[in-house]
Amino acid sequence: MNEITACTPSKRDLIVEAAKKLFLEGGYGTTSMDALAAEAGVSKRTVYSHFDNKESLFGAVMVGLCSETGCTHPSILVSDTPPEQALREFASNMVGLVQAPEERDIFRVVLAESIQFPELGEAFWSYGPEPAKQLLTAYLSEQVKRGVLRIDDAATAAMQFIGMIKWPHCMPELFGVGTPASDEARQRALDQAISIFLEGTRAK
Amino acid sequence: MNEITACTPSKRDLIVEAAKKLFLEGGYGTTSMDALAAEAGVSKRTVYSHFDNKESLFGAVMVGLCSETGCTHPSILVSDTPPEQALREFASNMVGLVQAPEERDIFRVVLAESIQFPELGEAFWSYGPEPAKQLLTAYLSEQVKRGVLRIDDAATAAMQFIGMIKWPHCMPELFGVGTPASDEARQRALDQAISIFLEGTRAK
DNA sequence: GTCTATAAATGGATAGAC
DNA sequence: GTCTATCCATTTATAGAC
Repeated sequence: MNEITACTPSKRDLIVEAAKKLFLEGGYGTTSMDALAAEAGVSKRTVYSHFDNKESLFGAVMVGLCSETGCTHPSILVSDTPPEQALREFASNMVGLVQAPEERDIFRVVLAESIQFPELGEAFWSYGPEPAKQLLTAYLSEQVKRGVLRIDDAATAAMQFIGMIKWPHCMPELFGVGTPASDEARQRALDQAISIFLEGTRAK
Repeated sequence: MNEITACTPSKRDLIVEAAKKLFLEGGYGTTSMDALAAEAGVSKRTVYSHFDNKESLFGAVMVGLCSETGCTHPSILVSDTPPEQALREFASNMVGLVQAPEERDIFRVVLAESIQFPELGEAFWSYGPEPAKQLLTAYLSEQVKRGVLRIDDAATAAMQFIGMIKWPHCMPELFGVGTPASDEARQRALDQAISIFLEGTRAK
């Protein structure tokens, strides 16, 4: 009940923090409850007094992570914002996945375990990609209605734009190939994506 | 040495087939050598007579899968092909990931284990995405040189186009959300992606 | 609630016979 | 090469004292 948990973290918080760290590093299978208790600095019995079993602990922690690090787009995509600026602001919030190692790990672990934990995939999607898609879709639809853009399927176009800005750097990083791109390179790629998408959808 | 293995599969083939199935279903951690031997119909000792340990078996099988199901683009992107046709043919070969369940599983498992098995991520990338990217990059560069397209960074543009055609259907399927899109929906999305990309890169 | 100690089961890997 | 049987470490989960 006490919201100030940073000073005197409860055992439960210690467990959750340790679970976050280890599950994100090693996934579900390779993370043992022994290691988890040791990392948290508590006994295993204490872990089991707070969580029924390994599955429920994993589910709770990962769903929590999804909701914490999910889409945090403010209402930046007001309809009056010109498309180039709107897309740039949207994309700037989107590239987070690549830069923050934690988000990359969440992506990887959720994807890996979404077969055995279907609720994980759904939680991740509903907190992250889905609201972002909805936001951009609404903005694009409005611009189409206003005659600024010309798009057949705004929802698909939103996903296509997101794919443009995510794929080039996100995928290599996830697979651990190549060297991370510089900030300037990312910026140039983003500029090009916005340029292509805008030129390709601008009403004649 | 006998290439006709379908009639009388060797024990080794049985092991490899079982490993493919179980590793793709459950990943590395949750797949036990007991279950694998049972699935193959051989004893565990036979498994260990063909492969040193679980790691080497996993690596061998997964790298083999990557090379088998990797990019199979023929040399369709000859420079004289008009862009719309070239992109359509390229994209048609690309969407395989979404449709074939096995490729989706490979993607998922490789991504999940690429931390503990770095060579996996590299193998997957070098057999699949990299050659596809190279092929499209070369084609785009040639069209830029010919004055047909106008693109600053052809390599990044290639990845951006791939992102456009992959992301909208690939990601939801990987996370197990929503219902698989119909063939018509995929076709419409592909048409829209090609249209946006071409309009956005066509030389004035 | 928390700890130490342990139960019960399963994991990877091996021994020795054939 | 192949099998049955087994070793040993580790894992999840629990018992009982404090």
